[in-house]
Amino acid sequence: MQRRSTKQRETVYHALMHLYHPTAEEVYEYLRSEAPSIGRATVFRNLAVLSEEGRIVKLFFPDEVAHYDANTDGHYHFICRHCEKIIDLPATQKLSFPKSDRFTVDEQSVNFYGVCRECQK
Amino acid sequence: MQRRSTKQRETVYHALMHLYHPTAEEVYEYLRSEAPSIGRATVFRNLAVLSEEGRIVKLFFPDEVAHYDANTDGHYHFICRHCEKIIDLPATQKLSFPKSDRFTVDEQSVNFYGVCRECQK
DNA sequence: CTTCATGCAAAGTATTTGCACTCGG
DNA sequence: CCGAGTGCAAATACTTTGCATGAAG
Repeated sequence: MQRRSTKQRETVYHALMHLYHPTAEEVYEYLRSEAPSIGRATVFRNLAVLSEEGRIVKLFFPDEVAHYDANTDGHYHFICRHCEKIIDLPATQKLSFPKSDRFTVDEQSVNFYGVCRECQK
Repeated sequence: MQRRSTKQRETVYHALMHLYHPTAEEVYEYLRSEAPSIGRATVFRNLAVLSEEGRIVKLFFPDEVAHYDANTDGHYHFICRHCEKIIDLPATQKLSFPKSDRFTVDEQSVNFYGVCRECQK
């Protein structure tokens, strides 16, 4: 099953680069102007393909909705428990992948949770 | 809105201690024997309350289903991309919370992704 | 041409909510 | 007693799937 390069796939990818940790729905909304005829399922399918190819990263947070990130550098995230805002953090301390005979590691995710300044008021 | 101590809440908490990163559905299934009349919504509601109280931790992984963990020590997790198995890892390198005037941090989560030995065959 | 990709709508999952009833304090 | 908690079913939110059509190579 070889993969083709389609206009929709690249459109989805470009949307990712213009948005900050968008959900699939946000990508879909954004594309209403760029490619009005695109279907929601196509967005989901292409986000999955791009993520499988390692061009983007799929993120998981407490709001139960998947977010996507075109920045594939191993940075960290801060998530506000209150407004659910996501803030990129540089990967200050690099964690080395754990060694074990039970598995091999190829990726890591580091998230910090708390409350952002606006929500502390 | 003061909180009451109910039989169901403690039953859910005890289920968590007997299960390994269960989903809400798994807790519910487990409780069919201990408390057959418990409702699915009560399980969800109590998992939310317990997690809010810090007695358990809610975990987010690529399978889109929330998992819960009665082990609130800051340990790490390994998740197999293939079978979605979750393995506890000791927090070998402790990450310090980042300092910023934009937010305050009170919790962190560290996940490693890869393929477990069984799935490498 | 061949077959992967798309768009739509319908179907699945996981979780939340409305409501009358129950029970803890 | 009074209101938070419960159990049920219905509703919601997010994502996936089936299928006929379209387009990439």
